[in-house]
Amino acid sequence: MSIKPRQAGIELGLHASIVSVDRNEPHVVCVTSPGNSKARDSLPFGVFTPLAHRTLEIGLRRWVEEQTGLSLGYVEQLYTFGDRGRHAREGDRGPHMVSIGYLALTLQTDIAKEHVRQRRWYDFFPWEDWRLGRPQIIDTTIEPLLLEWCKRKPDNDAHEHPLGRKERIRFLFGLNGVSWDEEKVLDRYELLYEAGLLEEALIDGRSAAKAWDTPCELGRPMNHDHRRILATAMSRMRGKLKYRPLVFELLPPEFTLYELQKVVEAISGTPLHKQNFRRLVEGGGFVEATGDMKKSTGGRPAKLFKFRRVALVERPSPGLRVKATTPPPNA
Amino acid sequence: MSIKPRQAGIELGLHASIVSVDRNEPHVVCVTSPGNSKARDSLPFGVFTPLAHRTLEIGLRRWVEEQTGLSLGYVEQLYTFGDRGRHAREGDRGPHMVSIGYLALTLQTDIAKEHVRQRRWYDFFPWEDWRLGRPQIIDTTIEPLLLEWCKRKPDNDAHEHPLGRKERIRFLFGLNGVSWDEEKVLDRYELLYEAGLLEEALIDGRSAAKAWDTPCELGRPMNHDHRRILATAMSRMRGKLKYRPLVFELLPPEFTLYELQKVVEAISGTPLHKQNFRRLVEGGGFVEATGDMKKSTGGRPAKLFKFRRVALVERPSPGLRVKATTPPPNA
DNA sequence: CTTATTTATGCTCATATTGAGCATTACCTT
DNA sequence: AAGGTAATGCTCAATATGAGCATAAATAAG
Repeated sequence: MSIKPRQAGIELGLHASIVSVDRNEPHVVCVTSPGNSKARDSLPFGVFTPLAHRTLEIGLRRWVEEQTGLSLGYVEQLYTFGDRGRHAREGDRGPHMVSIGYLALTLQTDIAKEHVRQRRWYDFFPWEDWRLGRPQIIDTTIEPLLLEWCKRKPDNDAHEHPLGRKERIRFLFGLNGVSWDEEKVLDRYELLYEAGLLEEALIDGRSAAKAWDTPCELGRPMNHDHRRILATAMSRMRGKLKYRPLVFELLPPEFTLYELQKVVEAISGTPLHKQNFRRLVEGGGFVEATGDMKKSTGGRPAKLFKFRRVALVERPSPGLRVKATTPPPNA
Repeated sequence: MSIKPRQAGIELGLHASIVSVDRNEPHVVCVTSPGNSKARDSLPFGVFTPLAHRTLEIGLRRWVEEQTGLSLGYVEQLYTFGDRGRHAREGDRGPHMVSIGYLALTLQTDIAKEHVRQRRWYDFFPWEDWRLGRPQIIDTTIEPLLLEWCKRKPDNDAHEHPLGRKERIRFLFGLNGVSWDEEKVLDRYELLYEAGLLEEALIDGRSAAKAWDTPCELGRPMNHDHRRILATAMSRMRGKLKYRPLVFELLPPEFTLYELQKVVEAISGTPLHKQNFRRLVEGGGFVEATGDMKKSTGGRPAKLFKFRRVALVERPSPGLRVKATTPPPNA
């Protein structure tokens, strides 16, 4: 087969961040490297073939099914990554790889395939789990390392970023009384990457000898930019949680309000006020009682609820910042 | 040059929805067909060439500059469209086209290129402009046509959509007391498309003879799926407006609060309460007074403001639905 | 059998955020 | 000087939110 040097073709990769929640712990489906326990994980992925796949999403579902045996429920496109050099390790031969990242949700928590497993989300982003309070790793490791990185460059270098390094750190990691914004997963990941604190940012592969079987200090790394794609998925999920009833895709058809709360907490990474959460969910019309009870709660039995599908469109996205006045504008 | 029949290659198109606001009217940059005034407009677009463009965004900027002479400010990736048959009109020959849609903002309102012009947003989506109250076209044209489409199929056919046609219409177009959600631009576009009410949905080109120089009843059509890309841009802008200070990219460095309000209204398509808007913007720390005044307001002179760049990260995204409790969780 | 423990659920209350509109101020035009 | 037009300041009622107390209904312990 003679392959002509052609106009640097493009190959479209489809990458899936498949999220599930098992016993209040969020997981993501990973593909491990056969035979090499030190190698990093990948997200399930495949190449889009227009002849075989009618749409991008169909292609993704096909690949995921083939690689993991999972058939996906909710699927949402996230972002298309196409920077040159994303796959530098593969060498400069071959077509340029552009990747489309997807967020997918599943109820399944058991996978029957070799080299496929569900890993805990927070192994990759240990600084994102605030359910038991501010994670230690921020104060013990992240903040000191970031402040050191700060010193290596004048603070007001606007070329790099409209904000100084110190300010970015302060706002993204909630220092000096700034409150934590759990949606900024991607921004935090990128800051850490920029500061050279993540394994993936070390281009020379210096760290290849390290065993990644145990979570490392600044989170378990992944192949290529897969951890960035995962961070994008996490940001999107946490954001969307607040105005679209995504969580229900992660719960069985019937559930108690507390189970629902625990899943929301798992995703958002923050603790919630039980009574207020209940008021919000019930008042919002998202659920309706089935009439049945769940006994094995450890205390008083809990009412079982199911998702009200109508709620999907019933209420306009809440959280509006600007709101229309009544018809006759006073402008 | 002998080109071998190869594995249906992929070409990546980069499409830009370039938005500006001129005299309180939002516009989008269009490329018109030379010599054919009946032909539809396109969005500026070009093919991504990995050898020439280091990143997707750089490629987009390059193409836009070449085609329109504009150098873009804010640019944001929207969505990647890849369905087979998107470009059916071009025949089945040639590589498969996958397109990445972008939203871009610019201050410029004058374009010095032939066959490039800025058209009013609402010419493409006349039902989206509620600034002067509910648009007539909804009651006179859209609702009757949609209800007719309703009758052509049983209402509870869940295969088509989890919601019945009637319910979708009701919620998307704000019938029967349901309030209008200005963010659902894309959903409305897709409903109209599905109902076959848009020119683009008529695959046989029956309407090719119509002159598109004047806005048509259900909005001015565009080539291929460009109007869908534009609808995506509009949805994104209206949504993002509420939690990111995007508007300032559409205003000169100094502006009055009323000018700011008018731009927000132009984008969101809804009228706002003047005093409350002022309270929101000033209280939110988005702007600071420059000390200067604008005289030619027609009444009392207005203070001039400028954007406070810090606000970008200072406040976590407002509009949170679920909010963390204080550290010791009562769960 | 009674009491402690545990979780579910109901309800209150102070505070903050909205939506709406009235009142006053400061310029311009006639 | 009077009237027109916006800008700006302020009030007020209606909700929404954050926090916590109180009660109910199960199980486990003694």
